[in-house]
Amino acid sequence: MLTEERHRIILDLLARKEVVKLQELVEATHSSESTIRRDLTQLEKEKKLRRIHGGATLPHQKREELSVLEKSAKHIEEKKRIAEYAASLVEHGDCIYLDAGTTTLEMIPHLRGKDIVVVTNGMMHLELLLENDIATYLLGGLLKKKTKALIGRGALQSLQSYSFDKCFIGANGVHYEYGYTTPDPEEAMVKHTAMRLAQKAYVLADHSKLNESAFAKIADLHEAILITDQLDEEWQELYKAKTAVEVVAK
Amino acid sequence: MLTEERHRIILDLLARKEVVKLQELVEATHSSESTIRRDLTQLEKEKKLRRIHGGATLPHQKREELSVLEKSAKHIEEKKRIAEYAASLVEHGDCIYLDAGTTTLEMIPHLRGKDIVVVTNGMMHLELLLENDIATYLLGGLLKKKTKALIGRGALQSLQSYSFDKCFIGANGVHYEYGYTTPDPEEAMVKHTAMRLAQKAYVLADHSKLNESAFAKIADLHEAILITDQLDEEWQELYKAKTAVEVVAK
DNA sequence: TATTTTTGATTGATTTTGATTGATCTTTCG
DNA sequence: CGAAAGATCAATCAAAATCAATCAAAAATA
Repeated sequence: MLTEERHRIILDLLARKEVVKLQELVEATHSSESTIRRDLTQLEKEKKLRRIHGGATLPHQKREELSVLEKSAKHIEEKKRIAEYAASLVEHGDCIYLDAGTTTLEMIPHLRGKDIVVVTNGMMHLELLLENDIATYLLGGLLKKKTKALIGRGALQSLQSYSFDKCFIGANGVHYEYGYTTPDPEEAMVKHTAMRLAQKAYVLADHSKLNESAFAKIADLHEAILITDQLDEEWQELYKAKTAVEVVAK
Repeated sequence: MLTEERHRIILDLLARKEVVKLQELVEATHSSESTIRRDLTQLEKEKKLRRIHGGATLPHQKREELSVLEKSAKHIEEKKRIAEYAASLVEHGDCIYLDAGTTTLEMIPHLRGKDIVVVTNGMMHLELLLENDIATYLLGGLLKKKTKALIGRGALQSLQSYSFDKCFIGANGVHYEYGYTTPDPEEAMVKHTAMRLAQKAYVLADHSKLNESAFAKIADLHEAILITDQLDEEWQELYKAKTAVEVVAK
């Protein structure tokens, strides 16, 4: 078997399993241990993977990239600031859920290079996630034509089999009394389920969504941490009494 | 053999296999090692391929496009005929599974206007299905970058909750002894599960796939009806003894 | 026929490979 | 906890595979 061929098999297996044992690679490629070791050494030099005792794993993030991104992010609108901050909460090794929606979409470029797994129901997110070399799982279910989000029983069911370190949800309305809301009941159901399955849930909403409410309730305020760009003095107490609020300053 | 001819064979093999050994090329062209080496050197200068120790591979840039696009250009006429016939088997009210793959992709335009529900694991199929106003469910799971198919445990699990009237599967190899095969074991697993969940299973394969076998077995011949464009006399009995075969004439 | 181009065989140099060694890391169990 | 056992490791080496360079024969061309 040719070197190139082996390398492809190794990276392919890695993309799929996150970690591979050296023995598995030996079997998969029908090569000797020595050869695989050499392959791993070389691929590590190329930053394609990271060696660990007994095998290899996907490379971990490179912090430098963030500084570059920050610069380009200076004059962007509120959503991008929120998205960037939200992305900074994602840590090495996290498994996160990304809700369909434009704000969460903005998070993706900032996730590049992080060694994470993303589960999403947003079709629009897919392309971008793959471009940024992020291991991506997609929910099943009925594809909603207008928003290209996956919803319904099928989506809920695929969702149940995961559990997340963090989840990031978009909402059309955030109200101190009615909680987080969105126009579509089925989407609301998916969002709520994702929140329940996550250790930490974040709702991303710019200030125009505050004190608004849409038709279908996603969850109560206290069920998620709210990330927004601006919260007027007069409301601070009201919201902070119910949940943690992160305000992303300019 | 003419130089041009050899070059065509080399690039042809490359497009199909991504990586070829020098020895394979020697056999395929009945030329000497030296000649093939010279060919490779020249083709590399023309950026048509990249030489590696022991053979050659596709240049990095072209690899992604080729993985799906060029492959689809092969036997396109045959595939279309097969696809059109397969689509004609779909009846009003059916719930069908469409496997990821270029042949099944061709079925979609012919499904327009039929009142059906489609479940698929092919990301490429989505856009086209929606354009043709077909109710579409998508499997969950890990998105395989190269073929844009959903695979893995997540895909299998979403699959289990459906049942189909018919399913249409693509295969890279069809062999009277080894059955239906495909290069990726995880994809094979998804294909097989879909077949089991369907009342009637069809495998779509143009004649270039016959008597070939790939790494991972999908199913035995008898587990699905084979639809192809050409089956030589000499093989007819062998195949027809094992399963129903539909040959789509020109 | 003479000239140029292409081919296949041969050479020694280079690269890759698998086995082996003793060193280092993990796990197990007293 | 700490020592022994078991894995895994990097380094090394000889065998095997592959390579580039060369040259004469064969084929194509003038």
